[in-house]
Order: sequence, then C-alpha cells, then structure tokens
Amino acid sequence: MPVLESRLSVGELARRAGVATSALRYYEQLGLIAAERTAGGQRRYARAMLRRVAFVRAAQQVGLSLDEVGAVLARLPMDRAPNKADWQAVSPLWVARVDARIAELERLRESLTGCIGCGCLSLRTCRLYNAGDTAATRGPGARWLLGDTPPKPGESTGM
Amino acid sequence: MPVLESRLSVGELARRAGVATSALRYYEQLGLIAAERTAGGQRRYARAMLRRVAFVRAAQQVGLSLDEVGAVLARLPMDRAPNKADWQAVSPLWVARVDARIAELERLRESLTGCIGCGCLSLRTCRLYNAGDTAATRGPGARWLLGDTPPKPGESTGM
DNA sequence: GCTTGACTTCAAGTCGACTTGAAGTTGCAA
DNA sequence: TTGCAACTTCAAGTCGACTTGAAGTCAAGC
Repeated sequence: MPVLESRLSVGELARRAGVATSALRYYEQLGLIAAERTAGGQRRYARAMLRRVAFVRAAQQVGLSLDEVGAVLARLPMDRAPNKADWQAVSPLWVARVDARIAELERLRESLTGCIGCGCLSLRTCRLYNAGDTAATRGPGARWLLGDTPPKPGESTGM
Repeated sequence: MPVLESRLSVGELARRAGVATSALRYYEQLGLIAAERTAGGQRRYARAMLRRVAFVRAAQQVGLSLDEVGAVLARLPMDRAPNKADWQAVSPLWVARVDARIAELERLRESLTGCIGCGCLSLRTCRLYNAGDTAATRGPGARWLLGDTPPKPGESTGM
C-alpha cells in the first residue's frame, strides 16, 4: 500500500481539504479546479488540487468571492504545483487585497478600543460615535471605515 | 431651518448611512434598529440610529452575520447614545472577534509573501504550498490557516 | 460474481441579505 | 387644496455558495 496515492478521488480530496464533495463539484463547475476521469467516469484529482482548494478557502476567509478567486487561480497552472514565477504573477493581487482588509479591520479595532480607553465619548473625537452622522457632510456611507480620518477636535461638525 | 432635524425619515437615514431604505426596513424586521411612527404611520428615526446602522455595516465588513450583530446590539440602548458602560459591555466581544480576524489575515499574508521572498517552494517550509496536503495528517481542513504552525524543515511529512 | 459504499448527473431546494414590484397612503410646498 | 415625491405593507424575486435528493453506475474486497 503506497503511503500517498498519486491521484485522489473526490471523497479523498474532500476529506483532506476539509470541504464537502458537493462543494468540489461546484468549484469544478466554476473552473476553479479540474479533474481527470477514470474509464468509468469518476473524478481523479492531481495532488496539486489540494493547494488550489486550500487557496479557495483561504480567499473566502479574506472575503473574496469565488469569481475573484477564479481570476487569480486562472493565472496559476492547473496541472502542476506553482513555481516561483507563477507566484510572482499572482501574489501582488493577493497581498494588496489582504493588506487592504487588514487595514480596514485595524481601523475598526482602533475605533472600538478608542471608545473604551480614552474617554472619547465627547462627541467629537470618537470615530464610531460620530460615524455616518458627521461624515454625512462628506457624502453617504460610513466614511470613517473607508479610510477617512475622523473630525479633529477643533473642527466644526455642525453639532 | 434647523441645521439638524431631531428625527430622520427612512430616506434621510438611508442617505446618511449609505444604505438602501429596503435594507433599513429589513434591519428593523430583525430588531437591529427601531423607529417611532408619525400619526400617518411613517418611520422617524432617532439620530442614535445612525450609529447603530454604522455599527451594522462595520460588523458586516468584519464578517459577522446580522444575527451576530444583533446579539451585540441587543446590549446597547436603542433610544440613546451608548455611554462608556454600554461600550464596556460589548467591546470585548468585538475586539476579540476583530483581533482573531486580523490574525487570520496576517497568517495568510505571511504565507503569501513568504512564498515569494524566501525561495520557500522547497516543499517543506512554505505553508501555503504544503497547505491541506501535509496538514491532512492532523485532521481535515486548511489547518495552517487556523493557526497551526507549518511543519519544521526536519520534520517528516510523508512526502 | 456479488455486494456495498463511493461515485455519477441533474434539478431543485436552502440560507442570508437584501431588492423589486404592486397597490395604496402621507407630508409638505406651491 | 392639490400635486407629487416619499412613504407604507406584503409577497415574491435575486444572488452567491452551496446542499439535498433521486435515480442510476463504478470499483474493489470477499
């Protein structure tokens, strides 16, 4: 018995990747992964698919849609493990995306802890407290969350 | 003409909060926000609702469901601006959540840049490269993403 | 060769988070 | 007092990401 078979059935891939078989078939429909078939028509996945599936799940955690994931995965080879050049082609997209998301979360976090830590409920300095309200003067939406700096203490906000 | 009316119609709140009126009605249905009614039955929102809506949108960015948001918002007063004690009651939930999510993203980011920067495609050190594959020995799922440390160079992974 | 679990396709269902549409009512400015 | 945008409810529709079910086929251990 070989320790690692070279190709995986859908069930095996599902177990190893931690997703349902139905999800794998769905991903295949979207072109995110691909499989060869046995004579009888059953799927057999190259081990490289494990990485692609891990990629998909990771991307979803980041908040990317399967569509967006597809755009990235389309630039990686389906049949073999990605090499350094492959990575260099896709990584900037990812990193920028991930960085943006991290920045977003850190702004949120700062708003939250700031509210507790610094007696901020003075109506002027707290970003969350003033959220869409004073920000409305600069257009709709929770601008503070999108990178706007909060109003300075001395600045009139109309309140 | 007063600079700020004390109560907002659904359209005004929608504009200021940057969401659709239909979304506001939906949030009300879920108990995330509340409105008083005019004699004729139209909604009039207290200004505090702006903050609640901003809160909801922020939470969604973090990846929380409206259900989860509801659990947090339930601990804040509907009628008035939250004070320091209110914040202290809800903030830890948020911060933990946000922190976890940031950590997740940073792991992902590190995997990505590590893949480019350090000639990691040696099959042993790169976390993403080894993703679900070797991790399968420790249970299903992309464990590296969930906080598992990647296999050490000297460690046998069966490959 | 037979059984049994894992597989196949395809259509329909589900869930969260809204959006859209129909049909009617309200509020306010001219 | 009238005109009209903005509002009201309720039901149904949409979208992404799957899941479920039916009805049938494959692969491998006894």
